[in-house]
Amino acid sequence: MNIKQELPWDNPRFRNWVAVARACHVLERTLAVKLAPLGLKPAQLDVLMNLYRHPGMSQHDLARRLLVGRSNITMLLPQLETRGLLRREGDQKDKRVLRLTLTEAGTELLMQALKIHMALIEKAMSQSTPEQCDMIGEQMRKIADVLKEA
Amino acid sequence: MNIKQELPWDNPRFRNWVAVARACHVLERTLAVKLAPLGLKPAQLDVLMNLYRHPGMSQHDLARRLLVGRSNITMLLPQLETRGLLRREGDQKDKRVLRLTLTEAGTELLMQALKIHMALIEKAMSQSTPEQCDMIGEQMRKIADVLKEA
DNA sequence: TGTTTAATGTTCATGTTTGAACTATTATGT
DNA sequence: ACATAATAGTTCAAACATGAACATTAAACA
Repeated sequence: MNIKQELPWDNPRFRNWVAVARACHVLERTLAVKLAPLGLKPAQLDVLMNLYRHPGMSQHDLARRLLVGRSNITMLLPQLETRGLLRREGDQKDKRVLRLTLTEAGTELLMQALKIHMALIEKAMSQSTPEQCDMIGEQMRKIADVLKEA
Repeated sequence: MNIKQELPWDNPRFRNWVAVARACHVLERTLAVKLAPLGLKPAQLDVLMNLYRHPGMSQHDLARRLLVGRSNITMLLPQLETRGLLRREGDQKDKRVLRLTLTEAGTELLMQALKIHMALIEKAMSQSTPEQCDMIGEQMRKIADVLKEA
């Protein structure tokens, strides 16, 4: 089968992507730890961030943005709603959809969480020059695009 | 509180890191789908890959490499051992540790999985020039290093 | 209109991940 | 040697994610 010849670890693309995945993983874990004092998990922060930027989103839209199943959202939201961080209100025109918006408290907590998140990312990305940083972002957006069609 | 002034989304580092996280997430999900026919999940592939490169690893070492708890490994391995993909053998000198090695079947399956994984990564990273690709890998390794000390 | 198809959100069963307690073994320090 | 610490792996319960089946509502179209 001549396995050795094509070992992925000899391939720069492979090795470099492994590094990307690793960095993501480490940052995610670190974020989880730093966010714990706020009683927030990374997944919940993602929800708050998306609602802040797109108020009135439906649960379905949110699920698609988070690359996650709809049922996941259903299970995730009650915790946040009970804590008074967001509101779910039925759409007038389409009685199937629930529109999501942050409350004052939700926005407030988000801002605290963002400080933490931002500090972490600063620490991580300050390793790169602004040009490198932009290039990385650009390539990554291309990757996400190209894979979504796969 | 003057929130608007420092919104993270205006910060290139933030936006670019979000793109990194997104690309990782998309690739991981895609990999899970493409790996399904082999009856493998990404986490299991990670195990096989690490055992291939570091035969005789202990479970603890494996856990640290995968950035995961030890109990996770304990739960993960029996599935793979039962399928005959790896062996767990007690260390002679230290009776606490179990040494892990791939079987023939495990190596065989790994090679099939790697073809799939490799193809995906090729597709993703072929968006970048070799120089860009290497630069990305280099920055990401720096990030992982800097965060592990945090 | 009435029927069929699609979309939204929920439920539920299943599988995964996690961290804290636990056992067994080895290292350290007196 | 003995007591104490630390380490490797396991167990278990709780948290979490997932996808299929379902109910309700809307859209397509005959």
